[in-house]
Amino acid sequence: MLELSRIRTDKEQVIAALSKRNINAEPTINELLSLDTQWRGIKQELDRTLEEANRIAKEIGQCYKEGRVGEGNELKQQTTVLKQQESALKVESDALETAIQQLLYQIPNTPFQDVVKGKDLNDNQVVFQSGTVPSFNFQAKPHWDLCKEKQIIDFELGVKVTGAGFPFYRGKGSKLQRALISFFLDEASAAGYEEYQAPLMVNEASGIGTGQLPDKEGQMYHDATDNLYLIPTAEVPLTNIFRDELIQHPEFSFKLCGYTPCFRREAGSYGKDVRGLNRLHQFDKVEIVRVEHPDNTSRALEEMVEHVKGLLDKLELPYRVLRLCGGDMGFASAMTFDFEVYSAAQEKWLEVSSVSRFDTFQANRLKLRFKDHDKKTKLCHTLNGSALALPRVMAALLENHQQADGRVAVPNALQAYTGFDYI
RNA sequence: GGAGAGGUGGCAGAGUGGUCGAAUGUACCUGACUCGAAAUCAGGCGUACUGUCAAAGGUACCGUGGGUUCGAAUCCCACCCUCUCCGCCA
Repeated sequence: MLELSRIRTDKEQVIAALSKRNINAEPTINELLSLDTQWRGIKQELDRTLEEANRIAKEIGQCYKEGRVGEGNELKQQTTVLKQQESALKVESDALETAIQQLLYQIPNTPFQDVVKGKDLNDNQVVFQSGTVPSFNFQAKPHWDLCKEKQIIDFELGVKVTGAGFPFYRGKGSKLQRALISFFLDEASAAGYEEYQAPLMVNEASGIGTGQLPDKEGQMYHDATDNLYLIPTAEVPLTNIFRDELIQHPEFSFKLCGYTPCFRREAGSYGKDVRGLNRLHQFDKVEIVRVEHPDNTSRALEEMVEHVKGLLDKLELPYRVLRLCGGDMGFASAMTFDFEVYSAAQEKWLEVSSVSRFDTFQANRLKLRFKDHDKKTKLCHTLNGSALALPRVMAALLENHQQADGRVAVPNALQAYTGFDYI
């Protein structure tokens, strides 16, 4: 959520920044500011009425205390009118506040200065590319065939027991999953991220804090009995650790990581790119989360990008890094780098990580603030990234490291974790 | 699931209808003392909104939402959450 005060003071700058997302925010902003002006008028009137009522109430108390009962009763008469005014103004004020809030929820984050204007994924810029795309002198198999052949992931069994998008991992497939999780966590720890095991269900307040609610309600699995939500990413519990926090000093830097399964209903995304591991309702991911002083955000983002690069290098996968254009960025993001791994058999790029800075957008909703050097209370900056999401990494490993003899080679960095060299 | 206790400022913890945005302690900031530190002493110190060039000032906030009252942290109702004990159970 953008700060209203900023929209008020930097209206043109906000509109210009939002235009990079290929949207024209001007009508919404104008409506917002008009409502805001109305609200402030009402608020002042309401405050004056309340002040008057408070003053009289005190006087009445004083009268009774000093035995001037008649005077007190007289004053009581006056409050009747004030109370009517007060409740009328309150209704008006509440309605305006709600309307303002709803408009604010609709406005996405303003892109950071480095972000280029663009419409969709075709306008994303490749800022880095690494590794070589393997060329096979045999017919490369897609991962769903390899999985079936080697009996390492069973999609049909998942359908039987739960439903589509909930596969079973078996044998070496299961061990490879475990290896990847440990590898990612160890790498994150080595980079200074503290490891957390987070709850897999969160309450409503947390859903609102990180922006899943109310906007994307239908994307989360919801337990109505206890009103809890299955997390779509570890970002939700990890970031909500900081909800309603006021950090007392300007020197802070929080780096956390966590492995969790992620649950996504993926409502409305049927039919496209859902084959095999490409899109699941339950998948595993190691997430890195940072909370930073605004001065450190750019450096932190750079570090996170380098961290993810290191992971893909060690997994010996060909990948590229995209800086997303305004139109392709997520709602809350100020700048996003996507990591895509080339899938040799599917002959396409698969997104395996997304690293973003949110600046104050999330912190505003979370009420996550700190005391700066100038003693003023300011909003923190938040960042997060996947490091990494497992299924597509798994798919890419299988497809890119398959050999003519039918075996799949396990990258060196993983062998200590898996205990085997080939699948 | 049953019974009980409780939710107040960064933390701890008083406060049962007006003088309470709230004692006290602690933490923190400033100053004095000191070569310096500790200790001590004096002063300051919640959050949000509004207001303003900046202020002053004003309003709201004592788990949440209602209610009673001229006036609510305090009384009433509903809900949420936490803790303890019992039961069940990994």
